[in-house]
Amino acid sequence: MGQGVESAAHACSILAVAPRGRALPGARLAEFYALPPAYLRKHLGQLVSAGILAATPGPAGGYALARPAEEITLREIVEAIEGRGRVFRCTEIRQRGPTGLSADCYPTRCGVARAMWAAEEAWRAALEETTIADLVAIARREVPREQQERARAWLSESPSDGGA
Amino acid sequence: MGQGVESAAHACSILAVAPRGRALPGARLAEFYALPPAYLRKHLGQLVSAGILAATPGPAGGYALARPAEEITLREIVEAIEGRGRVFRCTEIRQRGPTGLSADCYPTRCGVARAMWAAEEAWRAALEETTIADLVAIARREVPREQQERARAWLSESPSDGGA
DNA sequence: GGCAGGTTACTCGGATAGCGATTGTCCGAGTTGATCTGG
DNA sequence: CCAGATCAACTCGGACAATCGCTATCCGAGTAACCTGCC
Repeated sequence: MGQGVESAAHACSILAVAPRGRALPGARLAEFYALPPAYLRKHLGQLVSAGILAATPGPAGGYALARPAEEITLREIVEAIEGRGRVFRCTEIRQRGPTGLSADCYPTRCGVARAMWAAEEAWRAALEETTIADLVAIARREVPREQQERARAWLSESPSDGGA
Repeated sequence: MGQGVESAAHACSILAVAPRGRALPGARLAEFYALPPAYLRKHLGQLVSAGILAATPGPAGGYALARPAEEITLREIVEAIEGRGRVFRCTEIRQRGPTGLSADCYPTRCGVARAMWAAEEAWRAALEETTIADLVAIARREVPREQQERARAWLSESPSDGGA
């Protein structure tokens, strides 16, 4: 699995606690996590296409949550980044080889594929149980107070005050 | 996910229904599915390393199940091919950036990682519910009788009788 | 003081290279079965 | 006819290239704020 999921999940968490009404530029978000700015923005763009984030161009623009944090699940984020397609790809190898028949002869899907896809669905169902709001709540409980205050201050200060 | 899992699962299924006591060479198994022989053998070797298959060299050698089909789960096969490591890799990006603290300040694991890993565990648990015996039972029920008979005949005939 | 227009700077989105992992291939080491010879 | 040694062929395992997707980057199109000048 690509690391884009991790970046996207953390970015959504930060946007959930960022001051409401003010968009956060991708470059600033990347600075917060010390990530490659252009690459993070690629993933943020995927989240926008999925309807999870809203992007506003121009000065004072940036990214913001398109919906309440309670309604955004990890499943949506993963599917926005990794794609909605199945992870296991069935190539119907049972139809190949000297004993294989034509595709019409197989009314049901391959048992291997069904089992793999059922497991994937269990995975997606588990991901659906966690929302961005849950992640924020966990962070509020477990992240050291010092970082929480530093993050709050950093999010409030203007974009160019950080240096020295 | 790589296609090796699909090949490995189907190969195990065939070995489960193959005549007991006779090993099946990798090249012949590849012929059955019209797969690249050398590449399939690479995956079969991983299954051997995992203790799922037993390989015997020399004439009349080949691969065979190392344990009863009821005791081999899809989880074992997937982990043998794709590795036992976590699919989601947490890089602790919360520790990075201007607000990050030293690693000692974080007693618990990142919430994102915990949620992702919990979902993975649900996935693995679902995979563990399906055994090779289950896959064989499904195939016996759903695969066309014609192919089942052809496959049985093909498995019984000697390695060089197939051509013309 | 209020407003319109132009300028400017900032934002995002898509097209463009680099690298690692999966895919695919090959050859050598080892082992077993068959064969041939001698008794 | 039987035992033993030799031979040969078949097997697997690991080392070696090619291709695809993730990683990382840059530049252009578009937009909203800002500043200036005028009424």
